[in-house]
Amino acid sequence: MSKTDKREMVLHAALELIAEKGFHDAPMATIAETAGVSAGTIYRYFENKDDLIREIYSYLEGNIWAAIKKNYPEGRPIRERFLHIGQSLMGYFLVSPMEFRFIEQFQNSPYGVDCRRDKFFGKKDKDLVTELFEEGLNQQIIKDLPLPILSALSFGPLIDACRDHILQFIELDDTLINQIIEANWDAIRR
Amino acid sequence: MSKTDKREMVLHAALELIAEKGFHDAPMATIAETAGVSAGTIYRYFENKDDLIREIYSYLEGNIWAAIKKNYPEGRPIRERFLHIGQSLMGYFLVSPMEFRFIEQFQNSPYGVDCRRDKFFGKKDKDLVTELFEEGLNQQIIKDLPLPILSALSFGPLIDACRDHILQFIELDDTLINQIIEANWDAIRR
Amino acid sequence: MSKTDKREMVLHAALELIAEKGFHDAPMATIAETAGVSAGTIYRYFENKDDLIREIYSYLEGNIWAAIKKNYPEGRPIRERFLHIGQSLMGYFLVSPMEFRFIEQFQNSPYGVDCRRDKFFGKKDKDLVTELFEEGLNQQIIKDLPLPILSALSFGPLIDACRDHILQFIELDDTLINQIIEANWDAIRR
Amino acid sequence: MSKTDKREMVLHAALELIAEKGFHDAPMATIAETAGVSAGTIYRYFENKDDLIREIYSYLEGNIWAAIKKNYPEGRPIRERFLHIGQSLMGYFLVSPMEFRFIEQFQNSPYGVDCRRDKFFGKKDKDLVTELFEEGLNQQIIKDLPLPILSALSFGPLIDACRDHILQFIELDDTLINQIIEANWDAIRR
DNA sequence: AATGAATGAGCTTTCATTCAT
DNA sequence: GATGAATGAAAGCTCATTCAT
Repeated sequence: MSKTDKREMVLHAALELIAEKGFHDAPMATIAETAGVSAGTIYRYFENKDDLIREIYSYLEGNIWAAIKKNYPEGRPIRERFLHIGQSLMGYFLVSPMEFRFIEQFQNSPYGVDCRRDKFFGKKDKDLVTELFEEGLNQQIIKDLPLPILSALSFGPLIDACRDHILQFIELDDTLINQIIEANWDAIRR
Repeated sequence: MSKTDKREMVLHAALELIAEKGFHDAPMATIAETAGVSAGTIYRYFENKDDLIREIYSYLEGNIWAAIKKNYPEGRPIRERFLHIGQSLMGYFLVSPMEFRFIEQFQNSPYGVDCRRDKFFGKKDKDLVTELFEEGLNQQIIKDLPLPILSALSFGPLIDACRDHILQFIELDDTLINQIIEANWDAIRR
Repeated sequence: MSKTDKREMVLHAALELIAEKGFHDAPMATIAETAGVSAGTIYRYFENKDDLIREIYSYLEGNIWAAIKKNYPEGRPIRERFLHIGQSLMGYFLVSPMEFRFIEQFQNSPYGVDCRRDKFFGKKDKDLVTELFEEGLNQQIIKDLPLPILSALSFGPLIDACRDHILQFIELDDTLINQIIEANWDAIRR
Repeated sequence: MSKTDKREMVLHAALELIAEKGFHDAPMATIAETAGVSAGTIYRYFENKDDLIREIYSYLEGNIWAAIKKNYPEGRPIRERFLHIGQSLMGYFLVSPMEFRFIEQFQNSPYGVDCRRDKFFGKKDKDLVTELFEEGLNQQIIKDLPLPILSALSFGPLIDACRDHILQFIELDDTLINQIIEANWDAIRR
């Protein structure tokens, strides 16, 4: 098992356990056991539990951007690109409920708040979505609202819908997914 | 200090600490200290920590419904009632950031999931919002989507906006609040 | 409710609870509740929990001696008196399983050890049984063994049998009871 | 200090403390301190306090059976074997007062009751003593009484005598020990 | 590099006892 | 006398992290 392998084993074991049990019911010892390494080994690859958690999120964020960028209709109308992003996001979450549950927990925790703060106050590169919104604002296609609000209108309901699906409160299908994304578009378009 | 006072001291101390630090970083000992009572006293009023947490939520839920019902424009058009609900909710959250953060944590936790399950699977009475949606569906004023989706489209962005305001990522004012609620209306109306 | 009544209510409540749950699972608060008095009231009648426990034992000891003395065949042969004592004891225990369980717990605890120490080192009056043994020794009817040993040979198996009956490991009837007592007599007689 | 050493340190520390103070006055913290390990370490070797207690008993039971089996006069008359068992038991207890007091407490507790229930209702293998009694019953050498009664007649007084010796109420010597065991034999033989 | 036993501070909860009313 | 709310010291147990091997 190579160095990278071990790191990944730990990362996935932690992702799985935390998704299922929550941050506080996923002891490092259990993560180690699930990953097939010793408890001490985790600390070779991650500074501490917080660091491990943030690294998992970072990894998942990468996956999500990759999912969005796949077949991204660059150059096509804003609405079309918006729908693509929504579909990619929901598609990703619905086939990866474990990842979704991790992300949900992360967002809703001190980690997530820090992360969001970094995002809004520019410690991160401007992303695809921000660019899309800014373009839409410039072209007066979408409502003149602050970016965080546009983001909330676009993705908040989408995430809630995924959660309700994963918790089996509702049953999402392609039609419904598209209706939701269209509704989000209705919320932000002029 | 009367009997009721102590219960309330504990309830508010717990609300405050949990809002600020999270469930797992608000030890009973600290709650007791903040409330100005001994650790054992908490257990005279609440069965255990879980019970305390659920009681706080229950109390806050009462506040929220009271806020919504205040000046509720009964008999007025659906859109008007919808806007009232949105305004009441955001109004309540923005003057009670602590309560907001508690509720957010609660919703996003096993407690909240249980609570939501009860709501959707009928262990709770039909509420004002459900009635409003059903009326709107009947009159073909709002989109034909499942209730949880309508709920997500209506309140998801609203909550996200409150959070961003409370975390000082954005600055909400009355104009912006109304724009958000109108956008939510655009999302659900036909 | 008179003063004496309250004391007795507490005493019986404690007896019942301790018999069923054990010393450490019979909180003073529960005893008070069962007795229909307040927690503080217990401390008017008993110095503390230890004192309460010792008083219960003392009370039960009185009952037992009374049971033994009832129809005691004073003046009859030693063997007859021995059999009477055994029958009285077992009879008492079998109709009072709660009392039995309390006594068993008491005997087998620091309380019981202290109590036994007092008995052997003469802080208590010489009792009926001791007198019987001494008479038997003098008359060379029973084996020349120390009193505690004679006591053990006579009553140990009897208590064990009661316990096994109460725990439903065996089913005692009059025949069996008499066989046991006779066997005990065989153990101590010359 | 090897792995096994630590487990044994804990086991012996717990045995000692519980023997002296009782289950409820032997906190895990004190056991750890006595054993020279940290509180958490105990839980590496024992699931919880109950488990620790049961493991100690199991260990002592092993010792006792070993003591009985040592020089066991297999094939010799029942009476001789009976005397051997009695002598072995008392011998073991008298040189191991701590073990004795632990066992006494264990027997007289929910643990012991469960253990006894298992024994009588067949969850354990038939043991040497049961075999001896059954043989004696078949050969009509010992009284026709249920096994638990024979057991009580044989070992009850023996245990009581050991307790009185350990508590220094009496002073056992070889002569007296043999007299007691002979008396027990008198109790069960026809 | 990897191990995993050991640590010990920290958690939630209980309960004998007190004392203001 | 009686109350019962309040106390606070302990209890059993967990787990992130370290470090000798």
